[in-house]
Amino acid sequence: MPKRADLSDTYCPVGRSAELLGDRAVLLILRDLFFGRRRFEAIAANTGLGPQLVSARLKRLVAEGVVERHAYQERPPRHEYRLTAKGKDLFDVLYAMRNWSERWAYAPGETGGGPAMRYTHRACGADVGTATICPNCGEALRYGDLKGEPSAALKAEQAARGG
Amino acid sequence: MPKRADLSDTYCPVGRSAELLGDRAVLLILRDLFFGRRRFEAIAANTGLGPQLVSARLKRLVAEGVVERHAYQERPPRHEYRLTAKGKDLFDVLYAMRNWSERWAYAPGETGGGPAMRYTHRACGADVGTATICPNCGEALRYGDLKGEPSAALKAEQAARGG
DNA sequence: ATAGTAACTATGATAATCATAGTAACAAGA
DNA sequence: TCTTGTTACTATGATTATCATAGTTACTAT
Repeated sequence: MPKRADLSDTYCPVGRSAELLGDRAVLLILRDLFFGRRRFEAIAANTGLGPQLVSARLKRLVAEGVVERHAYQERPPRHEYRLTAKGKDLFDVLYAMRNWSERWAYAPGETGGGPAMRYTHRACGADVGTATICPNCGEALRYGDLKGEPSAALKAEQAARGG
Repeated sequence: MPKRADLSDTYCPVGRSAELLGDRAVLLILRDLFFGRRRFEAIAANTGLGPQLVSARLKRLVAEGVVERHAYQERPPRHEYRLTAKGKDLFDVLYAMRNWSERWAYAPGETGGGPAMRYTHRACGADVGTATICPNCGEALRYGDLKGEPSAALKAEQAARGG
């Protein structure tokens, strides 16, 4: 893209986060990190993004303090990427995207009756549907409270990608 | 950009919405629509985006069923853009972005003590902070339940943009 | 007749992304 | 030792999206 107006100093909170989150690659990488994929190659394979793009975006995420680069072995040097507290706090955004998609983005029956990704509340075991408050116990749902289970179709797709 | 893998048929719900929402211009336009800016020129002025980009993105949003184009007068032909039910349901995503920014994206004191955008619960009048459930009455917060008031700095910035 | 407004479209320069290939640093097996 | 494999990237050239600026269409108002 050409030079564009930088929004990181706007006073609008949506504008500020749009500078980071208004990017397809960033969203896909964050999704993978939330699912526990920490290694460069795993993220590149599952997202389908090229290595330069993964590299560039991870650098940006590290610079923003959303992700940290961590050496998990010395010889040979190997690194993994982890969400920081600031990064984990983006869960609400990704979860809201998932909820919207479950409600609007699938044709009837496309996912085989259930959601593409089923979430259950760890504390009480209830299926939370697309809610932000547990429909069973009424608690607010945060990162870590939920357990996600991909549908059979999604599992097959991920396996085909090698992720 | 070059041709890229289309994610609109992935089974991953985040991937599906990332195809639409992983775009800075789309997020900014949606933000403006949520704030009641319905006219082309008002959106272009406030977002700072060029008219071709606004035009292209509005067309895409209309094609996706998120926005509808509505003629508000015949002579001369004038149109405005409105969020559909599907579009209004994206509120949770934008609100989650706002909440994250309020918590992480501002230097201490940058917004003058309060949030960049203050939201109060219409039903009970309470300041909701960055919560998804009203801290006063415990109700889940949806689109329409909240009343937003920009900070002085944000108001000044919007006025300077002509939006 | 001239200026103004709203909602765009056209043009050329610039910059981001992609596919593909290559590099660096090592480990393991033949 | 030589070859192959793994992880984490970087380099290159073609393609395509975005930007700034200017122009267009269809009117109304003075």
